[in-house]
Amino acid sequence: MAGDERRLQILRVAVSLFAHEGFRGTTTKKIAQAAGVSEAMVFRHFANKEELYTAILDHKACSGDAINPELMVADALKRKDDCAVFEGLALGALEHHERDPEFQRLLLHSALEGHELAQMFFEKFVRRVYEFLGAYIRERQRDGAIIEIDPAIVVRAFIGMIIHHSLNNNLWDPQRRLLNLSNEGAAKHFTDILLGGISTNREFRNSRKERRATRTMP
Amino acid sequence: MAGDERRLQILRVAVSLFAHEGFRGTTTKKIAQAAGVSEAMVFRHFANKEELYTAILDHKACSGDAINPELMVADALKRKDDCAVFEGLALGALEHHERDPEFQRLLLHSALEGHELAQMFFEKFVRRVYEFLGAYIRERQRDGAIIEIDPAIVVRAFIGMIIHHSLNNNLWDPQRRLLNLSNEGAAKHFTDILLGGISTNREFRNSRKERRATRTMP
DNA sequence: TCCCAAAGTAAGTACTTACTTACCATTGAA
DNA sequence: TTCAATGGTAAGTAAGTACTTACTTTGGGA
Repeated sequence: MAGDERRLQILRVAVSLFAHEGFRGTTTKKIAQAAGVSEAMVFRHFANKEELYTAILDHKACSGDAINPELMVADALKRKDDCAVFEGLALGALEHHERDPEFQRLLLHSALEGHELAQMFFEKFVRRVYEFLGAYIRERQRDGAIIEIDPAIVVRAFIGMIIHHSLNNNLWDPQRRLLNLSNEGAAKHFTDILLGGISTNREFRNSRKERRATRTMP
Repeated sequence: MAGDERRLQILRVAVSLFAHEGFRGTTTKKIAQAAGVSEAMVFRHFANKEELYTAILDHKACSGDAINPELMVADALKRKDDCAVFEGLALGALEHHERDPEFQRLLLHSALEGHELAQMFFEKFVRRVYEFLGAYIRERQRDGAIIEIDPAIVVRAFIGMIIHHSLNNNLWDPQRRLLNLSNEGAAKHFTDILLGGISTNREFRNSRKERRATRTMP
């Protein structure tokens, strides 16, 4: 097997091990066994365990999986369709977490272990979401569409519902005994609750139903 | 030092070590050093590392810290004061997490490591919250005060806001750079958002303001 | 005063861990 | 054919790791 291939293979194998057992719980021996090579091969491709770990985090955070939430709902933002903005963001996050549950585990492990990745992710991703979504909320407040409230509180409440729901599905209740909901359903309901709580428009819920009804009409 | 004292001291020292470094990251040597005794003393009080871990979890889950959320808002439940019910629960949880941040870390570690404590906690505490709060929501739906929606979704959304906020404060952003909010403020705003999103009463927000105004008047 | 159970330890044991060294095998260009 | 680069390994090493053993100290009751 070519060098690059093997490197990537080891990396992929290590991802799931680190995600499930954490940094300390994953031994280089286990990684080598799972990759079907000797331990020495692991250390040929990665100087040490720490480098392997950071390579994984870089790979996860920077490669294809990196999502730009702003782009994901670009046209909804232009149309100022609050419902589509929040629902789109929620659905994007939920689908991402469902498709790649290891990422959430990896992130949690690194946060608990105090690894710099956690802070990096926070700084590069979370902060940006707060800024961009906060700016949109401020804009809609100027429009008179959203009540006066610190936008950061709204962002926290919304992200809270989504992340906590993903965490339930991936970590606490994978059998979905407490709540079994499609991603679309979750995105829709969470958005409804949030917008119902922050919209000035008291007819919000009705207008949404109408919109939905006309939309689904052929 | 008497046996029971020492046992409790080792346990307490181990709590914070396990909370910060996880099960695998905490060595029995470190525990002994932190407690100021020899390693053999640790193994005199606890048969092995695993037993020490479960003793901690029992101690945390079963002893004084165990909260009964139902009792906490008993009178609000009788008065059917939705606002007081949700705000009371939120404040209780937020205060508990602030007072004892190690518990959340311990729980997360054990969930990630797949320890049975996590499932026990889920079964004994989380499930009960869903049942009791879900029942209250259903009751208020029959009263016509809350819109038709699966109560479990409401519970998930609400718990999501609270837990995620605590997690931010304890784990991701202890400096509160993104959002600096008192527990009271957080409980109030999250409750407002939720109730605004699920109440049938469109004057909810106004009626609340009046209530608040009269309440604070001397 | 003596005694003995409980509190406490130093120095192990058997095993695991991250990481290294010295070596083999295939391959493709010179 | 040769030879050097590349992919690969077996067998280490030193520093942990959980846990044990054999021993010493101490304080309060008979």
